[in-house]
Amino acid sequence: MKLTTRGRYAVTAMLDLAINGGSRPVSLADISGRQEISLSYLEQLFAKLRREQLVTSARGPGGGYRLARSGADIFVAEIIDAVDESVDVTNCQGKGNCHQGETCLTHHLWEDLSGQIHDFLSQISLGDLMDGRGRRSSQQMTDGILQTLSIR
Amino acid sequence: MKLTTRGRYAVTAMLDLAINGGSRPVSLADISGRQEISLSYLEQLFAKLRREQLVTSARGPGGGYRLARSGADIFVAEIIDAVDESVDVTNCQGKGNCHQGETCLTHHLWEDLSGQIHDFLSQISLGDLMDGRGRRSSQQMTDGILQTLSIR
DNA sequence: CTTATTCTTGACTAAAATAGTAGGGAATAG
DNA sequence: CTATTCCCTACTATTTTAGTCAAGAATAAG
Repeated sequence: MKLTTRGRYAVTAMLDLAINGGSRPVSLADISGRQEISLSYLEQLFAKLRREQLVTSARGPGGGYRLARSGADIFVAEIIDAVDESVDVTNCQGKGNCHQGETCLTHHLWEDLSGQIHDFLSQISLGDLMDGRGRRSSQQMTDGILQTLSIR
Repeated sequence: MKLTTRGRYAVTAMLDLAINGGSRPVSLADISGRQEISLSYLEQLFAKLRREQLVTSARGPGGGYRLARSGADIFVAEIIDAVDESVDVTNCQGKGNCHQGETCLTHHLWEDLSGQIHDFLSQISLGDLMDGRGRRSSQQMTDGILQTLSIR
């Protein structure tokens, strides 16, 4: 998992879609206007989101995008994974330069952290963000993290 | 806090220093050789690490760098903060485009996550990594995260 | 004192990733 | 039909990261 501003754009756009998309689809032009993200850039992002089946599209006038599922069922981690297409090849794995162990030690650190972040973002849905719950649902979050940690 | 490969280089180099630096300083040339990081690049990184007082230096033959404190007392988050000099200005803060609340919602999400990562890395010292404890000290890590979460 | 070693500093270059642009299509509601 | 909107590919600009180069200052050791 890679965490860049592109992922932020995508989550913001999806959240806009979750909020403003009732029965009718939302056009990228609308999202572009509200969120101040370049239209063409949004098009690129949504091409990926559609490929990962997070949104569905409708062409023509009145067309646009809809969430493919309920906002309560779309998680931030999915969105980021969809647009960042991370391969996350660490130096250590590709090359065989772990001869003394040091490189591998840090390698594990990054792997663990990566997992940690992924778990965290896998527990927050668009629905949570809409309710403002993404903010401080301490207990729920904590429980989840506890669980993922303890099964290691 | 920003998390890039530069931070990884820095942590790896510092860990090398922790492992190979006994009584005598370790030269960057040595670290460069062992970890396959460009010498000049290391120089740039260590300039920052020195400014942040994570290492001390000694010039001349037999010179090099030492950890400024015990490895048990230098935490991964400090190292990354030292080299990445993150300002982390989110779009939302600088501009006043949070008019509808959406942007701010995601803004908080990133802030929370950022804090989460920082807390995680603030609990892992070079000493932990040397002992291989960075790997799976589930209980300790969990406790720490629990604590930081519950005081929110 | 001389010399090789090593840090110290600043400016520059190369490569990669990110962000944004342009333009031509295809579907479709009205 | 026609305007709207998605769809797709290729290109460009900007920023960040990684790495290079070169000159200089301190100092341990012979």
